[in-house]
Amino acid sequence: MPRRHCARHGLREQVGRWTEPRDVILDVLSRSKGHLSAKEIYDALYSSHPGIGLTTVYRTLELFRRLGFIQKVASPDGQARYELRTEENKGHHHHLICLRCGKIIDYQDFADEELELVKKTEKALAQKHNFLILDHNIEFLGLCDKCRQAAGDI
Amino acid sequence: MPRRHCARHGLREQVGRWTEPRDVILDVLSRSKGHLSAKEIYDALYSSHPGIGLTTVYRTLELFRRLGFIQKVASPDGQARYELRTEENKGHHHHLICLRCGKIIDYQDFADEELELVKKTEKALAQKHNFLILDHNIEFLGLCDKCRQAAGDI
DNA sequence: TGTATTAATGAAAATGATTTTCATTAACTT
DNA sequence: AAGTTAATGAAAATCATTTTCATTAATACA
Ligand SMILES: [Mn+2]
Ligand SMILES: [Mn+2]
Ligand SMILES: [Zn+2]
Ligand SMILES: [Zn+2]
Repeated sequence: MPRRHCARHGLREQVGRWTEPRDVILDVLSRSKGHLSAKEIYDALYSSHPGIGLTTVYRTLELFRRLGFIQKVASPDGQARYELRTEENKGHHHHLICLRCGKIIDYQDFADEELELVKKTEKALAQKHNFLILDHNIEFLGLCDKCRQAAGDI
Repeated sequence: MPRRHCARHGLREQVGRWTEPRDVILDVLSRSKGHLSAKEIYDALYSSHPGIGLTTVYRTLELFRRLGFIQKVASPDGQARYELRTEENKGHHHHLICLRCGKIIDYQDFADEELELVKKTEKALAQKHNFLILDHNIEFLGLCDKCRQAAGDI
């Protein structure tokens, strides 16, 4: 029914049926700065669409991930987080993750050096271990601005 | 009671009471090539020490981690894996993770380039975001030798 | 514009890793 | 050897995610 995002992303073919939950979930992901958990998306939806179940949020996120539309990020707090793949972050962006509150900050600094090293490493490791490399993660773990203050034991 | 590892690692002070479960769990970690899950450790123990509970395995692993004795690695299969910190792997070693079977392979290639990039990035990001960086992960995801063969859809 | 087909949904139950609770045991102090 | 209390183990609880299954509704097409 709702066509806000359907045409925009030219997904109708790959997606199957374009439903209201799918449209609304995509909308939430579009508006936010990213790194939302399934529960956070569900909560954001709830006031305007109390009918949409958490199960559907999970299923839709998995669908979007399969289509390469969003990226799933493991957070040390135990719940997965999801972010839309946009023009800017599409190529290469990595994460600064707060061990206390789970906040995730994107960064793209040193992308060139990083890419160079990643390519070199991929090539060598793929050969050495006969491993098919599909993706990589680089992340820095620590304490965010806020959490540095609120005392410090992890 | 058992003193196999207690003295060896000079842990008695920091650890509190040195118990048989702690000794045996450390022994399993020492013997293995690393990257064991709590359940795998429990299973390895079971034949010789059926009395040791899975709960104790979890508690002991958390203790060892707090003491910096082992490293905890998140695996995409949903269970955490643990490896002893040894002389070789202590400094810097990263992971090749199979998305299908969860196998984790250590690598240390390009450690110098990596370290250089990591330091540069850490410095810049810590300033830029007022973030206290405590650790980092670099990992390559894909399919291991075995899993490449057993067909290919992820 | 109906109507049929069946993919998508939502509620509830199941799963599976990890954590908590609490009564019992045993490591270490004296 | 005895007392103190940290550590343990079994069972229950938690919590994110997945599965089940009956119902709904998006799309194709008459
Ligand atoms: Mn991101
Ligand atoms: Mn390792
Ligand atoms: Zn934080
Ligand atoms: Zn594999």
